[in-house]
Amino acid sequence: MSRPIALPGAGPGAKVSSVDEALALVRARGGRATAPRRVILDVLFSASWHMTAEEVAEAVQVRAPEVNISTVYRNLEDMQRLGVVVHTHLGHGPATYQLASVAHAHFLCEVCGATIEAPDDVFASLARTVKARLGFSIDPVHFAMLGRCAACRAHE
Amino acid sequence: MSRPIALPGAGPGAKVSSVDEALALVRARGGRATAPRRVILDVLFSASWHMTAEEVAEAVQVRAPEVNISTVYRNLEDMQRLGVVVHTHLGHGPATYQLASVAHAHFLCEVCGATIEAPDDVFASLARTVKARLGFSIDPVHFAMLGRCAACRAHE
DNA sequence: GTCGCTATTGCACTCAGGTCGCATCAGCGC
DNA sequence: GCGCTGATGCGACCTGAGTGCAATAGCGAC
Repeated sequence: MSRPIALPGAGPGAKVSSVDEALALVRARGGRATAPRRVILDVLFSASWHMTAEEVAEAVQVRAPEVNISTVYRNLEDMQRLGVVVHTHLGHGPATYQLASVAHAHFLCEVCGATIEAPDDVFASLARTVKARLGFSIDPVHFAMLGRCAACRAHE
Repeated sequence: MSRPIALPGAGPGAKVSSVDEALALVRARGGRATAPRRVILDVLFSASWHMTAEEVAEAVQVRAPEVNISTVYRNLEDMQRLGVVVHTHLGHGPATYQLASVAHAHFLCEVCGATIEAPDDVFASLARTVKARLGFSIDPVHFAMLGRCAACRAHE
């Protein structure tokens, strides 16, 4: 399952705000500041929207055509262990990646596919209820909540 | 994407409580009551827990070895269109299927993998908030909400 | 500056879950 | 019991993701 771990987990709270900071974190953990890693981080930091691993790979190859997709997958996983990025499942289809520092929950319309970013506080009450009643601490960021958007409900 | 539709959607509310009822619904929609269909429905109705498509196929082949896995997939999809079953994503890994009549939301522990069935009412307040603020109507059944269970939180 | 250890990479391959095309089979309305 | 056509079985295929391994290249030590 897991290859020799070059970059031990940093746990939550290791959020960084620039490529150089992320690279410094990588080196502090015994990793190396390689060209592919820098390009991948560049792409992640300049992304204005969630990208699938494939889209990241595509964007990376525009800047550095020699970087392989498996390198992208491996580094995305490394960056996750470091707490720099998180992946999110927006319904079916491939997972998307975003910087941990801007992570937030999503609502996804099952009809039209529209993605709505959830304000941070809408899950607060659910989180309290669930923790009190089930002892369960929710992480609404990892999987989107599906449903129907206002427009699609109006059509029905 | 879609093959010729033999069984047009029945929409929500077409929940049935027996194999024969489901088969009658199939026939009422112009479908045929075939042997594979009956076996698949049998398995679904006798399942006491969520099953992946592969598990359904396995259970089907115990009873009728000649039924192909792609037939299982196709029928699972048909039954969904009819509103007889729903599929649920419990975190990563394959989707699981359950009867629509017993569908409910889930909390899944990211650490130990424990699945907790959500009482129907815990999402009520979130549903109201989201509908009021975003016009979005949530469907908490389709994707499990991830997080950490009480036991795993205690360990940390 | 350069040496050498070893983390990282590129490549080719594998894997799982799921879908599709098509010839054949078999419900079921007549 | 005929025949139309929906359903099935089979195998190929697809997408997203992960792995094994030899070659490459950071970077700490000297």
